[in-house]
Amino acid sequence: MELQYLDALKALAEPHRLRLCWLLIHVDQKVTVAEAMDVIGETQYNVSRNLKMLFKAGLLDQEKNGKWVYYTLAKQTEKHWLLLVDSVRHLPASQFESVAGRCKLRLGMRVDGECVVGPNSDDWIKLLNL
Amino acid sequence: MELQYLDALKALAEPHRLRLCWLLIHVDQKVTVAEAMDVIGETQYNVSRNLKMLFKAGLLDQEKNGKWVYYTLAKQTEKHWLLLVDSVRHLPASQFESVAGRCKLRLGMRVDGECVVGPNSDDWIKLLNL
DNA sequence: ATCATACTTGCGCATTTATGCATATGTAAT
DNA sequence: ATTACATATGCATAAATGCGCAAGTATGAT
Repeated sequence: MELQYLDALKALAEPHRLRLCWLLIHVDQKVTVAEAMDVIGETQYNVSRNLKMLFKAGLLDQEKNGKWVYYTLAKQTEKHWLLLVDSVRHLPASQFESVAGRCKLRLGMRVDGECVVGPNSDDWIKLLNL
Repeated sequence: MELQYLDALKALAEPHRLRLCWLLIHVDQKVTVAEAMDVIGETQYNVSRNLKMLFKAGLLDQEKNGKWVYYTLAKQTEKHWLLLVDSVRHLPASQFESVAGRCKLRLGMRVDGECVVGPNSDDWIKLLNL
């Protein structure tokens, strides 16, 4: 009975994961665990676990590249999935203001579009405190 | 942080409640606890509790009428809510086939559009076994 | 080979959630 | 008033969930 869809709802029903999914939807780009961690400001294992849950639920795609793991928004084809993702997309951005800004900042640290600096780096902390 | 929306996701993330919500969306009519109970085939207290949760989550409206309590699909105005409800609406009907049929049957027992027979009645059992 | 780094995962604990049972509330009929 | 009936709810229990910690895997650099 639409087990995967139920998993997606369950995954989204948790504030941290909803934030993560919102982020992936709005950034429209691949994002590493380290980057998500810096942007969201949570522990590594939680970000890792939550991203993985969103992936297993069919909301994100996963792509491993060396020691980095990139997550992107999964492309949906079925209507109810598209609508579900759209629903999250249209959440009032006000709730996530800082998230979008911080993400832009963090992605600015990339080189040739790839993530090259790990989580909680000094460079990131400095960038944050400007 | 969008607490109500999170409640809605949580409410929908449970199979019985997802079924109930799907029912209310597709029947496009007010439905009593007794009717929902007969249609879904669960215990009274669970149907009562689950409908109430969907109501508290902002997905359903409640209207008490004598000893009957009617629930209807709540009218949404915000985009992310509309999309969320639409997502449930577009779930493959195949999953819920029997539900729709049974509901039509059960609503056929109404008089002047009002529910007049309680849960698990002999009449309902007979109607089911035709 | 060794080490640092990005990410993952098993375990234990605290909290939440679903469910059955029994009982309570509220309303209508007699 | 008493009874019948539709719905709600407190309580106990079992299962699921979130999270911190510590240890694990895997990859790249030296």
